Amino acid sequence: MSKQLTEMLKGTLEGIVLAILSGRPAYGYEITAWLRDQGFSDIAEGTVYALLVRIERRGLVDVEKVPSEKGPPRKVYSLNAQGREYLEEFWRNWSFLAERLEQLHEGGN
Amino acid sequence: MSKQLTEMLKGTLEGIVLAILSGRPAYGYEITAWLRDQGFSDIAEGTVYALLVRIERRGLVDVEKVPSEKGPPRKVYSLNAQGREYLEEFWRNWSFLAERLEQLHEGGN
DNA sequence: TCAGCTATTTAGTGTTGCTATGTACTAGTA
DNA sequence: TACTAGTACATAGCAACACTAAATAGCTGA
Repeated sequence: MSKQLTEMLKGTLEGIVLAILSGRPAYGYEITAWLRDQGFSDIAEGTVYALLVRIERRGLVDVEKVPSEKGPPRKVYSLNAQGREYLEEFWRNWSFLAERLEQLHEGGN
Repeated sequence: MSKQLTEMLKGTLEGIVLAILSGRPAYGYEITAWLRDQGFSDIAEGTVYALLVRIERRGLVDVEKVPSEKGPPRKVYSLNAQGREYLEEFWRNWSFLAERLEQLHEGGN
């Protein structure tokens, strides 16, 4: 992962994961695979798990342990009411930032 | 500043400042004032100065000391060739990230 | 038995923006 | 003179975050 993108991910990766969970419950390994699929090619396994622990500790998600046929049990996360609220705030902040940057990008050429 | 936005600024603030400098040379106090004007209301004075020191150390900008009529001399920064290259890379990374997030935002409703 | 995939955890590191404070120069004013 | 306020920059210490690296654990097929 380029260093720039790594720094940009701070704060936004959390929003990305919450947005994924707003669509459907998911577990860490699955989320990591999906992110890699989407072009976040070198996303670190540990990064996602640490993030999941954080948002759980903050009460943004509910967790359920579900047995897997292919390995150790999965920890399936789903967004709860508080998480949904937090996600909305994230979108507001993101939109604000994206607008400012778009202006700069257009003006810059 | 909301905690979310603070985290999002990590990595992007650098791009924002470089983008400003790509338009015209500027000094720290001026940049801070402009940011506040643009809605980054609580941006910390020290944050911008530290950032400027960093991008100078990395050779992305040239610096010139210019006397001010109203206070101590200004350090005027201007983007150099290396900085322009770095800024282009920033825009590529930003576009990548923004696209992914836009998809998530649309799909999420 | 052992390699390989699935699945999670965690200690340690570097980078970043923020807090808080200090310094320095000028002009206005009481 | 002494003070206040605006302009302008610098920096030590902190918290949060993504990454590195390595470990653990369950299952399957050769």
